[in-house]
Amino acid sequence: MEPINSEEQVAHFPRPQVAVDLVIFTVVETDLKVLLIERALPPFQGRWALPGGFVRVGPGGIGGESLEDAAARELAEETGLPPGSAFLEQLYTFGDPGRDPRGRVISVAWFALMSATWFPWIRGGSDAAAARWWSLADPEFPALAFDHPILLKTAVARLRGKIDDSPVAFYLVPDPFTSAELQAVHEAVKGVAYDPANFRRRFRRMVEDGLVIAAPGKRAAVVGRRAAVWSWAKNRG
Amino acid sequence: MEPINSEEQVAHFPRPQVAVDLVIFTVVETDLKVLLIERALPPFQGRWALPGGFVRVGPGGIGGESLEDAAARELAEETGLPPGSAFLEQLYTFGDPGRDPRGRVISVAWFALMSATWFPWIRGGSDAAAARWWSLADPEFPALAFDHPILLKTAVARLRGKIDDSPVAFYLVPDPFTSAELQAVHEAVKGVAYDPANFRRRFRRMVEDGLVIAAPGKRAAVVGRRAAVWSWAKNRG
DNA sequence: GTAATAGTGTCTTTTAGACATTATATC
DNA sequence: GATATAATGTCTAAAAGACACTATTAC
Repeated sequence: MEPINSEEQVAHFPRPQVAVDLVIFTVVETDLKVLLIERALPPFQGRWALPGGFVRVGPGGIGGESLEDAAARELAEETGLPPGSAFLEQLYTFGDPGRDPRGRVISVAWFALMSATWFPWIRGGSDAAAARWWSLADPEFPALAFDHPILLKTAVARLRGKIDDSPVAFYLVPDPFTSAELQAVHEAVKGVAYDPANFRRRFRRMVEDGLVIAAPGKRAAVVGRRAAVWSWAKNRG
Repeated sequence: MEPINSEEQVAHFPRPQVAVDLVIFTVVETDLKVLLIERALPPFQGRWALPGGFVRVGPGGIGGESLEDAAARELAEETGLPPGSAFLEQLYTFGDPGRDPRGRVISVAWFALMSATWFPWIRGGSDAAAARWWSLADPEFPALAFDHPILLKTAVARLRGKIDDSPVAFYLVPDPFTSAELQAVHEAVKGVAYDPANFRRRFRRMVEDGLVIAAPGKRAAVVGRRAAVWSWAKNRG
């Protein structure tokens, strides 16, 4: 094995580009949706892709923004929303040579969740011809650019793995919300139907644990009894 | 927002360096241990650190090795073990500007588990003055270089989170193993003591599920009844 | 026999699935 | 009244904690 790690040699090695890509989810009604952009530039011009961009590095390859700052900046650029409106968590880093025809691009993928309440405010970033939510169950869901199908699959798996054991579902409901709305989020994410009575018992435990607190008013209904509404006690999460 | 994502401009942005760092765990007796190297070169010369190295990128910043190949190569270089002797999984990517005094270095951290059976074969890589296992509970555990304390903490959290729901513990026991040895691994990782009778019931379920199969022979004991030995049915994992 | 470790059985508590029942609303 | 949705209660099954008990070995 050659001593390739000595400081001087390393400094002259070819460097890859590093990007962040975002998998931003929301739930509308009973549908899990992801935000996609239609690429305005090559490669994959005109194809749908996950929003993303390059990490800013300072002059001489020193300093610049952190990975989390880069992801938060992209999230703000794509959605036009202020920081803190969404849940943001690092997902996985994809770096196969050849995953980007422009050269060696290593992508740190991030996973974001936001309430459909913000839906109308969505706008595309400067590199997008269009931006919109796509239902994962949509029969016309497009074939994504790059290795983005794998990023999306990884993100869905992460979401399904987290929703039962962490309070991420609260980022996907409006505020305030009803038990049935929270149930719909769980069902959209897991792709299964839950017994309303049993889900309600889970919900009751959240209230007993102080995770969910009563909100004023009732949810109006077209027909049937009006539902109580609740808010997430985020600090207890 | 400036249109910074156009293809031409991006190509001339300063690029970071990308490294892989490894958090390699094993369990000896009742102790969770991590493999550290003593740095032979600046920065942090003489300090203990996690093993790692730069990802190889081809000429002109095109091609090179995948991140997983880079991690597997480092693992083989540090341990001298053939591929497949260990569990290897991507952990998290750390990219704060300033985490490396040499400049902008983004590190894709990996998480590895191996049986203490291989212990005697460990050797350092070319960039290490020394390499050895350190018990996490060792009162003389050193202050690590770079942001490696955070990498280590993240890896321990990942291990603790996985051990109850995935068969990773089998990578930490010898083959074959006894129920008590598997229990010792769980206890070392979680830092708690389990009731032997209740752990044995979990173990019995693994046998019933075909995850663990009987191995020939018995484990010799200094005193007391000899324990049955078992092997992990990896394909069922 | 004692001491030590391997291994089983049982009681209780917690949680989830299945599903009957009551409550409040519109028509 | 009929129908639809909200909310509760109960039976059962699976899994974990507590802990008494039996089995096999060295001395």
